[in-house]
Amino acid sequence: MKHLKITTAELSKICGVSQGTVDRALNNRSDISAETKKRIINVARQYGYREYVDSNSENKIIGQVGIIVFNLNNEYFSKLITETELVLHKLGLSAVIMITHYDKQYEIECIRNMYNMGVQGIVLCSVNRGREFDNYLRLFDIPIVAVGNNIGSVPYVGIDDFSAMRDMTAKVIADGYTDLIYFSPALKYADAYAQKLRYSGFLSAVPNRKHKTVTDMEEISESYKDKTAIICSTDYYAFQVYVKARNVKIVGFDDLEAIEKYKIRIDSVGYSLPEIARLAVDIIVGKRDSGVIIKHSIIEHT
Amino acid sequence: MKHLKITTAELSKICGVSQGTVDRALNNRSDISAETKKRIINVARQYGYREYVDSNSENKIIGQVGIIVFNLNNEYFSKLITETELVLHKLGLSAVIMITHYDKQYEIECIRNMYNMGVQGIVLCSVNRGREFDNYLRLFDIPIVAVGNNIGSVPYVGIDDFSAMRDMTAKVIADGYTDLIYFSPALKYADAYAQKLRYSGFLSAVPNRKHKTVTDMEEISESYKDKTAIICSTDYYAFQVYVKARNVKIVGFDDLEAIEKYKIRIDSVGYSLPEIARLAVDIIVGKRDSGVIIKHSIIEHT
DNA sequence: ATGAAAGCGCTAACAG
DNA sequence: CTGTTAGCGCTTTCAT
Repeated sequence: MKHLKITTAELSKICGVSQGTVDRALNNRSDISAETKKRIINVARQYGYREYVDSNSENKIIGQVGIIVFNLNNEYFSKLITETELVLHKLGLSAVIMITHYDKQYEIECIRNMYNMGVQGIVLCSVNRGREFDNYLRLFDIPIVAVGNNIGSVPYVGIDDFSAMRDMTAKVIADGYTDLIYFSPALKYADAYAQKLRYSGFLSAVPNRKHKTVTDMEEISESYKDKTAIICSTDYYAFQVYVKARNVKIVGFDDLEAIEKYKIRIDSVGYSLPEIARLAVDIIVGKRDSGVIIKHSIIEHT
Repeated sequence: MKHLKITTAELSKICGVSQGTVDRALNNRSDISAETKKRIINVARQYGYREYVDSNSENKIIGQVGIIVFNLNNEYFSKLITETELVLHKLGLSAVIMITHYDKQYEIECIRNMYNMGVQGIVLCSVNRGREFDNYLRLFDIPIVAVGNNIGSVPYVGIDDFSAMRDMTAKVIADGYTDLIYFSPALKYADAYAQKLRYSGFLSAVPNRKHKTVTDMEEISESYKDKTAIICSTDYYAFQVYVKARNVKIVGFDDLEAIEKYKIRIDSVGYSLPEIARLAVDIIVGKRDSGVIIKHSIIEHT
């Protein structure tokens, strides 16, 4: 009925039946002949009416959870989406995805749009942040969980990016590498909060050491001397560096499958995306064992 | 209001005001004091009231188009989604995406789900096919466009996979390669229709030539003799072959960005994903210049 | 199975 | 500003 651009009263006149009969036809009620129902529905269709399509499947989808991410060209997101879907599936829910392409205003529209489509909760990888955005999120009385970027005002599920990069950097230093290059094109973007945290973690591990920060692939050479390590803020970058500079220690972040698949020699900070997916859905469907409201769920990194 | 579990009449009694005043408070109408409004909203919240979230954005989203794909780990899909979104955006529409993970039954549920969420059309990359599926699709009185796999019963937008692979293979032969290996793990899957078409195209170009068909990466060697070409049914596979076997002619399909980005020496069948996206949206929003209903739009390949 | 009519809930109009 | 009243659209009930 939300698509019907005509009243049931008008429809009843057009069809030459009573308003009650129109109601019976359009709302799957009893006490109506198949013939009359068909006739009314056919007229109603011309005015935007849509029959509700029901399912007789055992695995009927009974509700949606939204996933809003700023990017799709990244295994982090495709895996996150896949894993989240697996968890939702068992609960009879489905995932609907929207991509914001780093557009803050569009992200705001997406959230509103998702909400008005009736999703039961939103997994949000946001480029927005701050007081005003917090107030905006408060308009929505459905659970919203942040992943990827911790925006503060809603529960965050993920690793501690700062510690993870600090630990990884410390390990590289312990392994004897003395020339450290930090490679992170994402640092150029103002809204890459997690990226900034990783960089802070790196810096905290190299207070008295020689190091260089690089944000552009052009600055990456094709060869380096023996004790050089290039620490990349994501495996996505590590992979690109690997293609260009073969004989250098490369360190990544996110533990992409491609790294293992292509047998590439890149050490990487790892964490469990299935666990992030599970925790995010847990928060949204409110199925946590304890009744306690979890504000943040920081998971382990390796 | 759809979340209000109490009537405005009851609310008016609780708050000691008239029904009209409750209506003014809950629906952002004028002629009400901020104080009274606040008091009523506070009470209403306890009964499930949600403030209506509207947008004052210039780029307000006014409707959705669904995109259903079976996979996300592929540049074809991430680009298709991106490009489709760009086109929709200009029309004030947004894309909502669902991933089926090659699950036929779930795909059927996704279509139903999308429809019931109110999308204005669906771009469908399907694993289903056949008479029964055709009948199912007929239940939905919104435009559905097939991409990736031509399922026959709805308009298809894309290249002619058969001719594209036949042409590419002919070119490889003309270039003097004599040992041809066709690599396509996807052939193992029953529902990869486009993949089967590409394979048929290959076979049609090598009727009297020595060739070998490989469906498993394990069978790919690390080196080949001079006149060998490995023809891969997608760049996704070509890329994997490239990592394993360096000194061999490799041919791909889809023209992924990564090929160029990483300066990899792979020839590839190319086509315009933006054009596919544009044509698909054209069909859905019915904005074609001619009033003719386009059944299929086969675009050029290079 | 259908129509007529009553009922309910939300919104709009009008009066002070 | 607020209450009162009227109206509209959808649903339910009752009678045939």
